[in-house]
Amino acid sequence: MKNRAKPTNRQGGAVTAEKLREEAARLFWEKGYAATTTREIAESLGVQRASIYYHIESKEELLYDLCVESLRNIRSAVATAVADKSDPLDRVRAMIRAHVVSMLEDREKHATMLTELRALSAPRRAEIVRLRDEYESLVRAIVSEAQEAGVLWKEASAKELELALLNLLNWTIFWYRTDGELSPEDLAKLFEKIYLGGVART
Amino acid sequence: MKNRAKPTNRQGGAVTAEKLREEAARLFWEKGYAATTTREIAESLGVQRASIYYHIESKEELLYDLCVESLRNIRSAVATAVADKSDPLDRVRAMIRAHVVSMLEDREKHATMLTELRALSAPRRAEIVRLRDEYESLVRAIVSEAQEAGVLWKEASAKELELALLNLLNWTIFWYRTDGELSPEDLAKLFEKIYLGGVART
DNA sequence: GTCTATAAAGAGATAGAC
DNA sequence: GTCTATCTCTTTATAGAC
Repeated sequence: MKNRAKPTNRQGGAVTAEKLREEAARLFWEKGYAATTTREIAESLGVQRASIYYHIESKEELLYDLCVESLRNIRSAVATAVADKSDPLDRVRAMIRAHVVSMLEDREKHATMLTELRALSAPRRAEIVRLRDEYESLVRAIVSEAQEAGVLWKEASAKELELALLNLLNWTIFWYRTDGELSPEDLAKLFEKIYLGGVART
Repeated sequence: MKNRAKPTNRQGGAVTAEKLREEAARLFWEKGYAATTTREIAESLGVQRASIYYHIESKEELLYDLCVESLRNIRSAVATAVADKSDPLDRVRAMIRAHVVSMLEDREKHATMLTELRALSAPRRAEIVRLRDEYESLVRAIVSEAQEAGVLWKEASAKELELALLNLLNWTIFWYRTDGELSPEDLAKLFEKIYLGGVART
């Protein structure tokens, strides 16, 4: 118990802010932000507790940075995916696919961003909410254009259709497994079909 | 700071295990399980910290009990709602409505159960997972019957349709507000329409 | 059934050596 | 850039009085 080898050996090169965010995201998603200790993060990276404070100011900053990163990534993925499409329905489909694939390929970060918002202090939380609202506006605009083009329902508002779409897509983070039967692309196709056409047989 | 009045006055009668679960659910959902202290729970109820240990064994037991309660409630709500329906599509609709209404009317408990599973110790977590799987089996059976009756798609498995349905319904806990524009019934109708018919205009 | 007081452990973060 | 050592605060839970 006492003569355990010192874990001074880092697992693959020097610690960087990027590696810290990756590892923190993994642990925050596994155990929750509040239940994850800075001790565990340091241990996972093979360094002493004090060492991580050379790279970051606080545990909360780590959470904040990782939320910013995830929102930038998904926004950029969706914006790029719809950029070269002009058909309104194609744009909706491209958005669904990009959202699902981006969310699941960087799962820990996105999941942490989506579920640990309340752990941030008010100013930082406000900034993440602002970025999230910006992203939701993009989604809503794509939905709204499709409504205006006459290819989506107008019985429900763009906001309602947007919220329902994000419902359908986002909850996937709670059960998706990389070793499961369905790939992110498979799931995107399934959700696209259900969202646009419904599951009832006509 | 020192001569603050003692909060010995309870807010409406004696503390009970039921009141403890209610208040704990509210705080766990607001701040997360790990970030909520037993001090805060006691303070919210107007009693001293030590007093709550007369009613419960530990903070974790509180979380466990509240998860059990929420799963029993939603299961019972759905089972009752479909009991008097025989048409397969009516049963799917009744399930959607009961799930949404039950989830949103007892929002803190259901939300906590859905998101704080990982905070439980292994044996207790296993028991909640068992109860949750049982409930999901009920949902899947209703979906599967509708597929067999030829009123729902068979291109996707019952499991896939069930997961997509719970996606669409469950994420609502993250944005639903009691003072919002849509009532639980409104939302149930919206989700029913989207799930069965899709949002594309045909 | 609730109180006061406190034990015992664990947390985030910093100082200063190397 | 990472280390050892430690400060200071907060936490869950218990003991024993009333």
